[in-house]
This record gives sequence, structure tokens and C-alpha cells, in this order.
Amino acid sequence: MNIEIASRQLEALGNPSRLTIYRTLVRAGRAGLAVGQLQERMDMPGSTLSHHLKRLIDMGLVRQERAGTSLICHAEYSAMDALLGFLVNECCADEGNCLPPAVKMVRRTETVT
Amino acid sequence: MNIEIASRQLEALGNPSRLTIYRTLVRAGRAGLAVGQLQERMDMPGSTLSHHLKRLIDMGLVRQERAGTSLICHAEYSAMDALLGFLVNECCADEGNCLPPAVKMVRRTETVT
DNA sequence: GCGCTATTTCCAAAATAATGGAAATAGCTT
DNA sequence: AAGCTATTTCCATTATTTTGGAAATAGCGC
Repeated sequence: MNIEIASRQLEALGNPSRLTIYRTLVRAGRAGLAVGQLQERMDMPGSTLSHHLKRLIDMGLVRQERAGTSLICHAEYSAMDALLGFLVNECCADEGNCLPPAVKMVRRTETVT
Repeated sequence: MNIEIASRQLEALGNPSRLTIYRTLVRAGRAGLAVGQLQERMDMPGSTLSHHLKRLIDMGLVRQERAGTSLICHAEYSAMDALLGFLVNECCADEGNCLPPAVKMVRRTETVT
């Protein structure tokens, strides 16, 4: 993880449509959601949805797997975890007093570049 | 905190220059950094830096306070904490299995809309 | 292979973001 | 108030993002 990747992932999530897509997928849990189901919930033209999904997939935040003629989308939790880890570490890097105790507990110890 | 605010904050951080600015301010700690010092470190024209700073300030991620003729910038930790809290909650909302144990410990219990 | 459903890719238009020089503003100091 | 330093705002340009209709592709069942 580094500034370039982190900023691109943040940018991918930094759009209301995409953040909603991502949240919807997280809430769908392990089962995931087909693009079509997502499209119903998001009420958005297919091509627009597809562009947004591509962005999330390119940044590793979403994964698709084919089931017959549909594509099932899954939130890629590990990517979010790495991103959160990066932010927590960046945020608390030197002072250690920027987050309340509960969050400080999870500060990572590895060095971040 | 809601999707609109969260996505705008994520977008603000989702640019390599701004994420670097933010990180630099975090690392500067409580003392903060004057815009001019930040400009030296970032090696960027003043107007460009000022545009980026404005964006971070507008989203509540950075605060400025005047000290004579310079403006000292500070990372606004509480905003980052709220954003991280939102992401952790969104990410673990229904399944609770998307993050490793260390991070799961800090899941918030309040409802998120 | 044909028809069908699901989804992406192609293409273009409109909107927004990024960049930076030059001029304006803010606050010192004399 | 003049001169100085620090920073923002104005303005314009270029680059990127967002959006979506229409055409293309993928997989299935007959």
C-alpha cells in the first residue's frame, strides 16, 4: 500500500454512486449481488453502472464472478481492510493522539512508505 | 455522517497531492505547518496548493489558524475519525466478517443511515 | 446456429477537476 | 501609509470524470 494506490482507491469510493454501490455489496454479504439486481436497486442505466463497477474492480475493491449469464459482484473486504489500515497508520503516525482510544487500539506496527 | 459527506471527504483525500498534503500535516502533529512550509515540502505553486487546501478545509479535514502573516494548517483528526468510523461500520454492517479481529473490535454500535 | 437475457464496450456530450500565472488581500514593521 | 512577506482569489486552459444510448459480446436453452 502506498499513497498512489490509496489515493486511487479513495477516489474510487469518493463518488456517491460508487460508495452506494460498494455499501450495497457489503450489505449483500457473501452471497453478493448480480449486476442486474444492483442495477434495480441503484436505478441507473446499465452502461453507467458498468463504468462505476469497472472502476471499483480496477481498484480491487470489488470482484466479479460469473454464474451462467449473470455476473455476481462481491465487496472485496481485504482491499478495504488494507486501505483502512493505511489511513489509521497515516493518521496516527507520529503523534498517536488523533483518534479516540478504541480506534487507537488497532494501530498497525509495520512501517508505511 | 452520511453517504454524501463521506463520499466528498473520500474524494478530497482521493488525489495524490491532497493525500500527501494531509499526511504531511498529520505527521507535523499538533504544531501544524504554515502554508509556506507545506509549499516547500510539496514543491508546488502557491495557487495550486491553495486550491487543494481549500478543498480539504471545505470538507473539514484540515483547519487553518492565523499566526501573524502566516496561516498554520492542522489535520482535523476528528473528521478522519468520523470518516473511518463510517467506513468500518459500512464495511461490517451486516456480516461482521469482512475485517480481521483487530479491526472488528472497533465496530461502532450506533445505527448508520 | 437462433433467440434470449445479462452485461460490457464504443462513442460522444456535458460537467467537473486540476493547474498555475497574475492580481488582490491580509497582516506585519517601520 | 509604504514596503514587505504570506497567502488567497481571479481567470483561463487543459485534462479527467461522469453519463448514457446504441452496438457488441457472453453464455444459455432450444
